[in-house]
Amino acid sequence: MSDLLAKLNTEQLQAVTLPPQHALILAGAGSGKTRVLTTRIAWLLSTGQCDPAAILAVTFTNKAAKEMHARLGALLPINTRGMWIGTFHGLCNRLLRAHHRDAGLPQLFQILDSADQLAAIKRLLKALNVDDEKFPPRELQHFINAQKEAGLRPAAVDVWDDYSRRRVELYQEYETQCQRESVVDFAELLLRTFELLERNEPVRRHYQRRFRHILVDEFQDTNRLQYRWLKLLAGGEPPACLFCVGDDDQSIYRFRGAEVGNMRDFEREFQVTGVIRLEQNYRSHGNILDAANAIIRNNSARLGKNLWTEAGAGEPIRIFEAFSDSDEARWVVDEIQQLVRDGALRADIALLYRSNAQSRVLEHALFSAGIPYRVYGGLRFFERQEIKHALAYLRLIANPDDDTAFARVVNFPTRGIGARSIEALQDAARTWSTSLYATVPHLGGKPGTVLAQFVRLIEELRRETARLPLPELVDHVLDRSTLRDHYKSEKEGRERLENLDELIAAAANFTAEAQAGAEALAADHALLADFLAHASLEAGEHQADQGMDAVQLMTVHAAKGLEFDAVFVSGLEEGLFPHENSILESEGLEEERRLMYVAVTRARQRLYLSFAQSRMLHGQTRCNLRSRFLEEIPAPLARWLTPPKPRGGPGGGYYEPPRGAFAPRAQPAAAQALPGGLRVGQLVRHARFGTGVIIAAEGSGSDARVQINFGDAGIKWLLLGVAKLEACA
DNA sequence: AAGCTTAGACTTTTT
DNA sequence: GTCTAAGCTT
Repeated sequence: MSDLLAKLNTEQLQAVTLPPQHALILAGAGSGKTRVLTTRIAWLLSTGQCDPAAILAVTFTNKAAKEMHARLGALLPINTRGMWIGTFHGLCNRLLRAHHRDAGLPQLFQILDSADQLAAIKRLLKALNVDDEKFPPRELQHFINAQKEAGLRPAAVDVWDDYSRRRVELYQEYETQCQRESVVDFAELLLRTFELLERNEPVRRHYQRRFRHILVDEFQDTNRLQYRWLKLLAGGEPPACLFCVGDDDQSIYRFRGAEVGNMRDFEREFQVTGVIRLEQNYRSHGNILDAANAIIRNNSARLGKNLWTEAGAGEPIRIFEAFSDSDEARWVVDEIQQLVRDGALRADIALLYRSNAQSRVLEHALFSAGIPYRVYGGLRFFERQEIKHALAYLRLIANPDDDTAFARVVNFPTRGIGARSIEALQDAARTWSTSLYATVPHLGGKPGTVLAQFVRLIEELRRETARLPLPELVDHVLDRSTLRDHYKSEKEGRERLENLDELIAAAANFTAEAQAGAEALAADHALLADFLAHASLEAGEHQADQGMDAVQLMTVHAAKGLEFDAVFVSGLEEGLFPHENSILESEGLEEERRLMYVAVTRARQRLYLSFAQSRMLHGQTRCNLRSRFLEEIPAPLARWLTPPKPRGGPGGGYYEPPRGAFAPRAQPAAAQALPGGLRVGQLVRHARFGTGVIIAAEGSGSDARVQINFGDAGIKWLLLGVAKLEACA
């Protein structure tokens, strides 16, 4: 136990051992946020304050959820499997599967990812003969998702003219289509679960009673619906403790609905009195932090925070002005070569940029210089065309009413079903109000038609695979659908074939994990449905080969949560960073500044900032002013390297021994007994300080002392013989 | 029905 | 400059 808490600083310790109450932890960049979150859970469990089943931990990405699982597993000798740790969407999926009847869904409902949703909307517009110039599918998608995130069903959306009325009608039509096809999009997962909990009292009560501690990671990224979802779950009698960790200065996802205001609202609505600030940074040198602090100070509406470090000031920040984008890229390459000569690992160097389009010039320069590099972003495993096609066949087996899947593969590989026949089928489906699949027999064609043959293929597949283990099922489908043959005969099909094999491997992997979880599977293809949900919810890795020591290229967004010894931020120009689309509104500009703050705080030891006088953008040469963010960095922190740049590196003093601030591993001890029947983790009452939790004990007899975290009143050492402590139940 | 050509767009992105 | 999508040709 004491091991668990030993390496925490005062604020971290305070946060970890907070008595049961709502809490807001403002965790600055590099301040040990994940550590606090996982140690908090470990503390609650190891002191016996609650049961693993009473914990609900919510993250945004699958990666973060996995990491939390792994860290907890290392901290505690319990199996974390039964615990509810996951993403908002993953947890909603779990709830909806468990209560599908109450939620008005079939057990094997499918999940649409964004691309599927867009395809579904396009199909809908076509079927309804809607002019997609007037209602661009992308805009409609955005509109629908925004309504759902606001918690609004079509009937509740305000309309004021023909256009807005028609848009809401289309929203309604989309809903009807999804329900008919038994598919659920990402926003629907959340809204459906929210409505289920709100309307179904027994279900709500059950989960409210069960989850005593709800912990939220990256709270600044929650949207309105997610916040209401949390409020609902925590709002039982007695209420659960909401422990929210976040950093308003790192909120960079406003464009997809994140609502920083949730932090303020949470503080107010839950009467969170003692906001805990984690401001000590264990990552960067002083100059880097000072620059970050100076930049972010220009934002209004902050909750307020100032990072500091015990590490020295370190190197000055290097700023370079280039003639052109290619000149900038050459300079970056030169500096990287210098760093590598000085012994840096390429994998510890990151090249960050505001938008993906900027990577090309950098890649070109790196390639010419023969420096290995890795670009993050782009297509992920489950988003690849061949994988999507294979999944569509699998989806039709699990749920033949999935028209998106049907439309995707009805003529792929081509089997002579053209646009005409599909259109006719769609019209018929509309009149009969049935799915495309179910409409085929109604067409009245002879059973020998290609469409009927396709339906028969799916039916046979369903029968043939009912008893097959998942990997064999996938393998069989790849053969019978002729997908494999199709890519075999395609010139560039080699990689696609490898990916299809990889899909079988993924299925095998998934099966193994599901069996370890020992969940009883009721229906045929239930495991298949789980696998398909997994594929939609977790799109997989961007790229596989991690072995090579390569320079890391990514957008600033993608870099959030990562850290590197040396960081280059290129393209610091007005219009690019801050981006021109965000410059007009102050809200947008402040988000750009937070983005800059995130970029700067990725660096451990060295930070390089650069901009170019002219740059090719969209096929045109543009001349931009240098970014205002550069002006916001105090002069003493930076060293300008004006061209012609000085040759020869700074040399020496760069690689310092690593600070061992975060040596992991702490063995939890059993809650030890203290005199008077008290023990660590116990809730006690003190006449003056109120209620608190015992977090440590030492001495014996008349010297016996205990350390207590009284929350807002702070952490105190009290003599057991003197202080009148009353144990709370 | 399938392949080829040309016109348009084009922050950021996870679930 | 490069990718996608729609339109046109065969």
